[in-house]
Amino acid sequence: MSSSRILGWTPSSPDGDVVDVVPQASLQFTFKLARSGPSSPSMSVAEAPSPPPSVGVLTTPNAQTKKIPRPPNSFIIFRTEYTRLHHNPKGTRSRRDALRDDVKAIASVSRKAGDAWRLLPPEEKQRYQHLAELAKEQHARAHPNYQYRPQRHKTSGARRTLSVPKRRLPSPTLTIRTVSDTQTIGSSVEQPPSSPGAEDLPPAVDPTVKADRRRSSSVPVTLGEHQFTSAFLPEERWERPERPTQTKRRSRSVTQDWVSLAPSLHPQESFFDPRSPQNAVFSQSFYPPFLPCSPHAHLDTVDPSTLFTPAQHMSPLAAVASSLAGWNGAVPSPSSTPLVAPIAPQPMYLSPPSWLATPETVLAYGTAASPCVVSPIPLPADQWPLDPAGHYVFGVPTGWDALAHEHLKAATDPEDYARAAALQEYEHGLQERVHGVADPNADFNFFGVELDFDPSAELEF
DNA sequence: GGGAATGAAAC
DNA sequence: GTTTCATTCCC
Repeated sequence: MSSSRILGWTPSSPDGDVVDVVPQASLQFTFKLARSGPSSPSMSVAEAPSPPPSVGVLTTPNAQTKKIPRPPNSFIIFRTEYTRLHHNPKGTRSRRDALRDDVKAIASVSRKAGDAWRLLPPEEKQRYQHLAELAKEQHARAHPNYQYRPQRHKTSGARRTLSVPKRRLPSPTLTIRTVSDTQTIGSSVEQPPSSPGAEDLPPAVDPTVKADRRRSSSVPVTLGEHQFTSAFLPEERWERPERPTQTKRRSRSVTQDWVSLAPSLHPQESFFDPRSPQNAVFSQSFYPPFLPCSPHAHLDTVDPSTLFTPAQHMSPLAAVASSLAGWNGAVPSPSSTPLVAPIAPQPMYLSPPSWLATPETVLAYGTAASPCVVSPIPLPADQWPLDPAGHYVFGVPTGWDALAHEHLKAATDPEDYARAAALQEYEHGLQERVHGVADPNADFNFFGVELDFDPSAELEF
C-alpha cells in the first residue's frame, strides 16, 4: 500500500505541511498530516491565488487586533452569498447594467437580501441555518476559549436609545410551494424564493407601507428556480453542451446517456460530518446534469483558460482531483491528449473567490508536478477535524455545494453551464480513471475513491 | 464611517 | 427588552 504526498499549505504554516495521502479500503479519501514538510519548489504562497473570501468562521483573526470575529449567523451567510451573486463590480458591468443598478440603488443590498431571506422557503433557510451551525462548531474548534463580549456603552450606543428596528417586518404569511407541488400552484401562490440566485425583488420605497411586501399574485410563478427542486435546468434557459460522440471517449467508462441519469438526480438530504465521514451523504442534485465522458470533449467548445477564472466555480474536490490527475485545465489538443495527461508544471488557479471554504472543504492550489497544495482556510492545520483513524478528511460539505449550485443557476451564460459541465465531467473522468469505470449511480459530487493505484508512480510525483 | 438587513449572544 | 456584532455593499 503506497502513499503519495501532498503538500499542504495553510496561512498558519506558510512553509507548508506535508500531507500523506493514505490509501484506504474505504470510500473515503483521507489525508494524514505531517507538519514538517518543505514547501513545494514549484508552488509558493506568492504564486498561489488569494484565499477565497471567508464567511465568518473562516476569517483569520486580525494579526494586529487579534479580535476574533463572531461566527456568522444564517442570515449573514445568506447575505454574503446574496451580495456575491448580485454584486456587479463597477467597471466590469455594462453601461446598461450600470444604469439598471443605479436605479436599483435605492434599495440597499441588505434590504434586498432581507426581502429575499423572508421569502426563502423553510427548507432552504434550514440549510443556511445548518451552515451557521457548522460555522459555529468550527469557530468553537478554532477558538476554544472564545467568548462573545460585546462592548457596551460605546459612543454609537447612545444613539440608539429607541432601539426600534428600522425595518423589521413581520414575516409574511407565505405559501411556498416547490416544484413537487406543481399541480397545485395557482394564482395565489407567491413568487418562489429569492434565494441568492433568484431575481431581485422590487426595491423598497417607503418602510411604513411595506408591511406586506409579497408579490402580486399576478406575477407568474417561475418553476424550476427552486434551488433543490430543479436538478435539471429548463431547456429553454440552458444550452446543454453538445453531447460528444463516442469516438471522443478515450476512457473505459460505460456508455451512459445523461438522460438515463435523471432518476438518480433528485433532491435528497445531504450532510457531511467530518467526525463520521463514512456516513457522508451527498446529493447529486446540486449540479446540472452532465455528460459522462472526458472533460476534454467539452473543452473543444470551451476555452480551457476560462475554466480557471475567478468567476468559475470548481469544487475543491475537482481541484484536488485535477491535481492528482495532473490536469490543470489546459488541454490544447483534446484529440491527442489522453484522458489523464502529464502536464508541464505550472501554477493552477483553482481558487475561485466565489467558493466558500470550511475546514472540511479542502481547496487545492496545485501544479501538475507538485501534486497539489491543500489549503484548509484558514483554520490552523493542527485544528483540522480528524476522522476516527486520525486522518484529515477530505470532503465537501454539501451546503457549500448548494451555494455553488446557486452560482450556476445565477449564471445566464450558457457557457457557464458548459464550464460547469466540463468540470463535472472531469470528476467523472477521474473516477473512471480510478475505478476503471464510472459508476452511473455514484454521486459525482462526492469523490470517494478506492486508491487502488499508485498516483505517485503514474504521475511521477 | 454610517446605514442596511437578521440572528445570536450578552447584558 | 436592549445592545452589539457578524458581512459587505453603497452613500
